Amino acid sequence: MNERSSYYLTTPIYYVNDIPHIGHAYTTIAADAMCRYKRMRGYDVFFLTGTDEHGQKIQQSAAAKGLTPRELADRTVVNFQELWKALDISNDDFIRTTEERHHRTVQAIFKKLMDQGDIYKGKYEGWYCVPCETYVPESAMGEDRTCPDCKRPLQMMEEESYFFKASKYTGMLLDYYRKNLKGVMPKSRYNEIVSFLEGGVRDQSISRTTLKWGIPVPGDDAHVVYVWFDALINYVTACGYLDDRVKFEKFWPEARHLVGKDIIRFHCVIWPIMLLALGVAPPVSVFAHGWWTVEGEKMSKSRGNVVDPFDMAARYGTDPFRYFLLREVPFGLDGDFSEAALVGRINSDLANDLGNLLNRTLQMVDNFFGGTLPPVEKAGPLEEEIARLADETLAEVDARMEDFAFDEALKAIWAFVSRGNKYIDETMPWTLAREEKGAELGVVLNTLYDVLRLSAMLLAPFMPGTAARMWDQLGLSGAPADMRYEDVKWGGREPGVKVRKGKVLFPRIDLAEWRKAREAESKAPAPAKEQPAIEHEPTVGIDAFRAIELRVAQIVEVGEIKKSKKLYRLTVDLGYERRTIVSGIKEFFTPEELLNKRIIVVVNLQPATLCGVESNGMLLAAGDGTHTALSLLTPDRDIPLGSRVS
RNA sequence: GGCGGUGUAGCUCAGAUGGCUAGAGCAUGCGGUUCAUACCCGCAGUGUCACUGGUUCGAUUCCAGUCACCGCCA
Repeated sequence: MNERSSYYLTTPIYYVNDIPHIGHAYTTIAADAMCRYKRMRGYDVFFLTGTDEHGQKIQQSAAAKGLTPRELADRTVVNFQELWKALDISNDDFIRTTEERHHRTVQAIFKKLMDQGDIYKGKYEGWYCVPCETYVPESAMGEDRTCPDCKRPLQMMEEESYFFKASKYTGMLLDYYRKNLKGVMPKSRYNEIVSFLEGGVRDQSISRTTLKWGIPVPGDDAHVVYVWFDALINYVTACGYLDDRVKFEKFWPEARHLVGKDIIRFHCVIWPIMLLALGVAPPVSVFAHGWWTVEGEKMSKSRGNVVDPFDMAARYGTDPFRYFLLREVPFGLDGDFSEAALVGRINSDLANDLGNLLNRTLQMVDNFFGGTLPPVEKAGPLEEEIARLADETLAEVDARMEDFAFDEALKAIWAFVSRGNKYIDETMPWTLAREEKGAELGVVLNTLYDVLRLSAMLLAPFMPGTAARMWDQLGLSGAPADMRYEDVKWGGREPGVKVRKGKVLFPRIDLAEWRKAREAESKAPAPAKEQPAIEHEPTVGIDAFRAIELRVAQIVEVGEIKKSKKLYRLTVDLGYERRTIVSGIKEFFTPEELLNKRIIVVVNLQPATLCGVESNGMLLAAGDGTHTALSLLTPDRDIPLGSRVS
C-alpha cells in the first residue's frame, strides 16, 4: 500500500479566441473541486486544463488584427490564465496546442496511425462556405444551404484529405462501453453514445489543405492536421505519452474528462477510437455536464446576456460563485443562472447557516471561556449522535463525489452544518453558562468546534478560501487543503486551542438595497453595445440584380412540416400561378399571421428540397441575423399579384 | 419518423423491486429562543404524485395507450 492511487482529470482545452464565460468557469471549477477533493483523500492528482489555439478562426481574427496567429494566441491565452487565478483553480499543468511538446506528439501519433494503415489519403467532399472557409455539415446548415454563421450560400467543394479509419474500431468501442457502464456519464449520455455507435461511424477527415495555421501532416506539408484531431491529443501530450512514459503509465489508466454536452461526440466516439487504434485504453469516464441558461434564457452574445465570471467573482466573491455553480444544479443537467438565485444561496446557505454558525460559536467561546477552548469532558448521547453524523457525512460526500454529484455532496455537508445549529438550540449554552455548568458547557462548545473543523475540511475542495478563513478563525495551524481526511476525523481536536474570531464569513446581502442597486444599474446608460462591423457583399452590376426576378405574391396556405421546427410550407399566389415555397420563418410567425399576407418572392430561384418538400422560390424578409427578429417585406399599397419588383 | 427521457407541494426537485399519515430546500403563516449576520430552532400546511384504461387484496410506484415538454438520431 505504499503506492498512492493516482487520479487524472481534464477540462476541455478552451478555444483561445473565445471570451471566457460562465460555461468555461463551470467546467473548470467542477474539475478543480474534484481534484482538490481527491488530493485530500490522498490521491496523486494530475489536473490539466489549457487552450486550443489552432484553426481557421484564429487565423482569421489574427489577420484582421494584423497579428500572426501565434501573437494573437499569446495575447488571448492570458484571459483564461487570469480567470483561473481569480477562481482559485489548482491545475497542475496548462497545455497550449501551439507548444512544441504537443506538435511532436500529434505528429508522432499521426505517423504511427499512418504507418499501421489506419490513416489513408482520400477526397473530402462537402458544402463549403467560401467567406468563412469552413465546411458546414448538413445538420448545421441554414435553409437553402446557407452558412449558419454568415448566412451566405454554400458551395459543394472537394479537396484532398487524410482520413482516419474510425469505422474499423466502432465495434471494439461498442464492446468497451458495454463493459464499462461509466465510460460515459451521466447515463442518458451513455445511452445516446451507444445508440449512436450502433448506427456505425464514418471514417473521419483529419486534415485540411485550405488553411495553414495548424500542425503540418508529417511528410506532406500541403496538409495541416484538422483541429479536432489535434486538440484531443492534448490529453495524452500533457500526460507524457511521448516524453514521460512513467508519468503516462501512472496517470493515463485513471484518466477522466469533463466536457460540455455539446462536445461529447468527439470525446466519446472519435477520441476513444483514436486511443484504441493506438493500443491505449479509453478514458475511465467522460462526464458531460449541462449548460447554463441566464435568467431563463439561452446565453448568447447577440442577446447580450453572457455572464462574465470575472465580474461575478469580483462582485459576490470567488467562493460564493463556486458554491453556487456546484450546489444549484445536478452536474449532468442544465441549470439557470440568475443573480437573484446566487444572492439567495449566499444569504440562506452561506451567511445564515454556515457563517452564522461559526460566528455564534466563536462568540460563545470568547464570552464563556475567554477565547480558549476548555479541555474535553465526557460526551453524552447527543454528542455521540453528532459524531455518528460526522462519519456518515464523510462517507456520503465520498460516495457522491465518485459520481460527480457535487450538489449532493454539498447537501450532505449542509445537513451536517444544520445539525450544528440545531444542537445549539437543544443544549442552550447561554443557560448552561448562567447556571455555571462549566463542564457541560465545555462539551457543547467542543462539539460545535469539531462540527466547524470538520465542515471546513469538507468544504475546502469547493470553497478553498472560505475553508482557510474558517481554519484560521478556529485557531488551527496549517491549511485545510493540506489536510488528509484521516487527519481530521471527529474528536481529533487539539485541546486548549485559542480561537481567533475574525470578520464575518459572508455578510448578508440586504435584498432591498440589492434590488435598488440593480435597478440603478439597469437605468444607467447601457454601455454602448458594441456595433458589429457591417460586412458588405462585393459590388454587383445592375444586370446581376435584374437577373433576380422578384414578384408580388400572396400567401394563400400555410402548412406545417412535421419534421421541422423552423420551416413552413407556404402556398403563394402569383396571380398567374400558384406555387409552393418552403420558408424558415416558423419561429417568428404563426400561420394566422401569415395567411393572406402579400409578400415579395424570388421566382427564378433554383428549386431546392428541404425536409422532403420541394421549394420553388423564396420570400424576402429582413432580419438581424440573430434569430431574434424578422420582418416580412410587403408592398405598401394595393398592387396586382405577380407585379414585378425592380 | 426511430430510439431514449421527463411530467410529484407556489418554485426547484427527491422518492419507492407496488402497501403504514408521499418527502427536502426555498418562499408563506404561527410559535420558541437571544450565543449569533433581524440569525437559529420548532410547528403548520396545501398536492386528483400529467390523463385514460389494465394487472393486483391494494398503484403515485408495474403494464398499455393518450397528451405535453426535452435530448439524440434520420
